[in-house]
Amino acid sequence: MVTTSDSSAPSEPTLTPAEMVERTGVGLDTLRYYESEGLLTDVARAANGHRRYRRGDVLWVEVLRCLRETGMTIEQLRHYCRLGEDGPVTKPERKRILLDHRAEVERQIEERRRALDLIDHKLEHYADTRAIGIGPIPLTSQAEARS
Amino acid sequence: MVTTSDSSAPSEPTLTPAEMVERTGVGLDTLRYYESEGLLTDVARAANGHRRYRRGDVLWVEVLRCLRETGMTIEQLRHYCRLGEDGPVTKPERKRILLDHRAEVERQIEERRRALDLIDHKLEHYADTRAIGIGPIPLTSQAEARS
DNA sequence: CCTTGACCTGGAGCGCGCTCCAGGTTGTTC
DNA sequence: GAACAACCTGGAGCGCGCTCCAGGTCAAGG
Repeated sequence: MVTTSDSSAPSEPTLTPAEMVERTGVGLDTLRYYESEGLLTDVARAANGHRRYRRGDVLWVEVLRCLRETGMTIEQLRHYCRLGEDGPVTKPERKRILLDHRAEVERQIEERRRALDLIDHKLEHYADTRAIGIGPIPLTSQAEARS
Repeated sequence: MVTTSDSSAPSEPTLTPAEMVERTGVGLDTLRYYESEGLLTDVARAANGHRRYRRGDVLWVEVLRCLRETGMTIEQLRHYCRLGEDGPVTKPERKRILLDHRAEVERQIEERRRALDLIDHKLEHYADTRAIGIGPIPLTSQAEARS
């Protein structure tokens, strides 16, 4: 099946569920789950009831994934989406949410930078270790992994 | 209770479970869970069977938290710990694990940098929005949140 | 007509990482 | 000696974010 558009009208080209999965890398079940949770609304339907995803859906799902991967919960995303449906009056709150999450992501970056430092510190302990281990008899055992 | 050391011998000062929780910020149940999963071994005991955490335990738990917060699973941590107990012969593998996780953390940082870009891009859409929303009649609704 | 395949719905199940709970022991305090 | 606090153990429960499944519809192909 290569059908991407449905009606004869020169409307927007759409994607079948399978195509959507391929484009976004997000599983079918997850797409439906997002929709059921109100994170993805107004998905078009073909005459037979099958979903038809529009270009905007693709972009939006990418945003959803991005926010999810940086720790925003389904609950928070739902809240943000609801605000979007309530019109421009909610703009300030939506802006606030984005700013808050932005700060959270920066916190995460900083946390990870510290993790890198810690890992590098531990790696010094293995600095002289070659690809294949040539060592004497096991000694401390406990202190081993802890450096 | 201020008892931190137990025996009269000038051994190492230790922490009670409550003190450990305060020092590390890790909950009591979680500490016991880590121990039960083999992430924290050879925790000392007082005569009455109560745990006594040593200085090394504090440091190690901080390492555990750092690795956990950057996505290393309990399973992977358990594996790493087991290797530590098997002595120096496992050094190369442990080094490999750290290097792999280091790469993973860098990937996460890059992912979050892209998230910042995306958030900033969406924030441009709210650039003119003041603390309290003053907008006209709701329009697009759908396109609202999606920018 | 029958099969196949893509999709539908509603709901159950799952893996992870804790987190909580019941029931018990020990040690201190009044 | 009664009450209380801090801890013990083994095991159950939970919240999240999916992920899977049963049973059904519809359209195209052989």
